[in-house]
Amino acid sequence: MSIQDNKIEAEMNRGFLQIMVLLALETPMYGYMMLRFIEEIGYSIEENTLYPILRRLDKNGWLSSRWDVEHDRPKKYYKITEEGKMIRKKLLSIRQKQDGIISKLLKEVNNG
Amino acid sequence: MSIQDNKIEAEMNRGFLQIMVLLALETPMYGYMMLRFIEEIGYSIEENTLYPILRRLDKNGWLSSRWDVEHDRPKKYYKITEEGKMIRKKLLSIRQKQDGIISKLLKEVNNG
DNA sequence: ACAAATGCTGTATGACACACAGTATGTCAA
DNA sequence: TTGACATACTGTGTGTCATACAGCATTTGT
Repeated sequence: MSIQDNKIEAEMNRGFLQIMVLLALETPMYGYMMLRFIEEIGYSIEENTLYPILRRLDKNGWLSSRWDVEHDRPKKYYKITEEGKMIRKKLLSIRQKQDGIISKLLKEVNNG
Repeated sequence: MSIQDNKIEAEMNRGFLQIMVLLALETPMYGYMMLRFIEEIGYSIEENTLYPILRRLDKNGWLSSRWDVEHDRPKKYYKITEEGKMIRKKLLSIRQKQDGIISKLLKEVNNG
């Protein structure tokens, strides 16, 4: 992957990553677990990228977190909050609206 | 629209706006014309937002531009370049992949 | 015993959406 | 005829977020 590609992907990830995290955390997970989960469902995200998002969404009140210190190494479990669900809904509706615009424009490009 | 909503929309716009502009400029347009065009097809974008995008994509070589000084006030017409079309394709494919992830996760949320 | 995987934290950096300020012409109604 | 509003741009902030980079500690596999 070229540097340019990387930059483009980073830009395209904005907004999307939040939606993905907010959807995934319907089931409680800790960071490292999520990384593997995301790979499983066919996407890919860096440790560098995921941890700051979790912290930020937690700080926003869109996620709640608790430390599990009873098994193994300490793990920080996150799950979506009610506020997070409202935000998720909003984000999804914006995304849907955008998809509508894209398909409208795409039709014109293909028929032009 | 609250300040919070505004911030969220701005974030969701990232990546999307480039796609929209690159699709719209299959037909040459100048900035102000595009603003009205975008409203027509059901989206909304600020002058503040569109002009810098056009400049940036132009600078990247994804758009080409020429001044029309023959009619009325000077207008800067933009259209997509071949490189722009390649980028557009890439952006669309990333977007599509993301949409796939979202619908996969959404299914689990709704069935859970 | 040593590498690799696991599981996190904190701080820096760069790109982009958007804000704000500015410039100038054209149109239309009071 | 003047003043508001639409048209049509430019230039330079600012804040947020994805990602980079550095660090720390435990566990597992060989």
